[in-house]
Amino acid sequence: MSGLRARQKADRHRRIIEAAAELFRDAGYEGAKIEAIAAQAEVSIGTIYNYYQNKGDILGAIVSLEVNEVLNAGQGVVARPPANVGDALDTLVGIYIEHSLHYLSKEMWRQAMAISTQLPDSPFGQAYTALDRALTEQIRALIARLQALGLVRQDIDGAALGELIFNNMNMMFIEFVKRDKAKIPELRAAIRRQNRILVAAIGV
Amino acid sequence: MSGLRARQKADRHRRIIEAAAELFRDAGYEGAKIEAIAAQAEVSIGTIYNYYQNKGDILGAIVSLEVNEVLNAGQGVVARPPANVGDALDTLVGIYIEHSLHYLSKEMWRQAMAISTQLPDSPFGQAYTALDRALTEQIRALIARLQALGLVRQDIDGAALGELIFNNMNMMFIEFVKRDKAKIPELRAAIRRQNRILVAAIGV
DNA sequence: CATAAAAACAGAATTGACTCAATTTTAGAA
DNA sequence: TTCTAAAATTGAGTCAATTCTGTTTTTATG
Repeated sequence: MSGLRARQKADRHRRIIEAAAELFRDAGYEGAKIEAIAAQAEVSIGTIYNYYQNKGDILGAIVSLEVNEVLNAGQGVVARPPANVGDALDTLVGIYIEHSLHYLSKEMWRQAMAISTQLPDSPFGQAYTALDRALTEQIRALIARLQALGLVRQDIDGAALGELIFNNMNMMFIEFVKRDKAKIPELRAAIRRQNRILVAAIGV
Repeated sequence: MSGLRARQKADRHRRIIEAAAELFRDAGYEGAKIEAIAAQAEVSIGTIYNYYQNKGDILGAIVSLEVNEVLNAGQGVVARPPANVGDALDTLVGIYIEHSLHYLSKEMWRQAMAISTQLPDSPFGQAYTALDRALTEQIRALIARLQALGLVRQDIDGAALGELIFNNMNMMFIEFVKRDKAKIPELRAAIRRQNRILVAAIGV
């Protein structure tokens, strides 16, 4: 039936997210006051807190949009990986990293990561953990695919390897967003260098 | 000369840290109000902010104490590592992890990690990054030691390997402190399983 | 031993995230 | 259409970190 109430709800959600995204971008996370987001979205402060438990959850909603796009883009690589283990990993990692600053600034990433460790049980904290797991799972899927193609040894512990690759990449990404001067090409090169050790170990 | 001013300063630093450590432990980080820390340390609120830029820096000072102890303990392993690559890594990782909850609760770790990503340029943010680097460096030193002992192949990229091992361990530790139910033995077992892939690749 | 400059202290005032009791709006039954 | 309960909205009020400004203490100097 999609009653009036449901429509208004969706509309307000959208307005809040759009207002927050704009203000986070322009004024930074701390600089974007809830009062300003409320004004921009044309709702009251109380309404924002009716939709989101706290300021972090608003950012969380934006981060989720971004990461889900990345996961989607990654599927293509898993389905048709380059016929070389090193390139396959590099391509997937590349998609994650190149996409990452599309909608989110480094400052927004820093805040998002901080909140997810600070409040792991908040809605966003849990969502963020789930996203990390999904990314790990996708890397694991790529490895399984490469095993099926005969490019990776069968006796490799795919689960542990997927975690290892994701954890390393994620930690490198964290350090990357912590330094405003850090550049994407250097980040990718460093990860490639680290993965080279693994590639040598697991290739057929 | 050690004037009165310098002595008072050191004394106040100590009192603030002791008061904060006690209150963080008993009431948690959020629960420990600056006002209460000030009262307990017998200084005013303004004085606390004269010594530390913000609440996070007070926690930071406590974390630094802990990590420096860990680094010290690790030196012994680097100097005389077990004569087996897997055991050597496991011993060093074990020291880090077993020590970690000595003075700091999981909640305090969560806060510390969050602050270090949120404010990478604050005094604590920079100190935390330096501590991470020191730990990475220590793992790298262990690998160099194992290479010298002929237990690890000479052609291995020790720098990249050290980063890989540290980043993975650190990420696992982050996930560990995010889940109150997570237990140390499971964490160590998971890291051992991940490192097994590397050990197989780098052993002579 | 006075005294002025510098450093440190104190705590009231500010600020901004979040709460909550009162009010308004919507859905749907009569 | 009218009425009522449930759902949603509102914004003034609360709370705690941080800032700010005047005061006090320490040091250096003649």
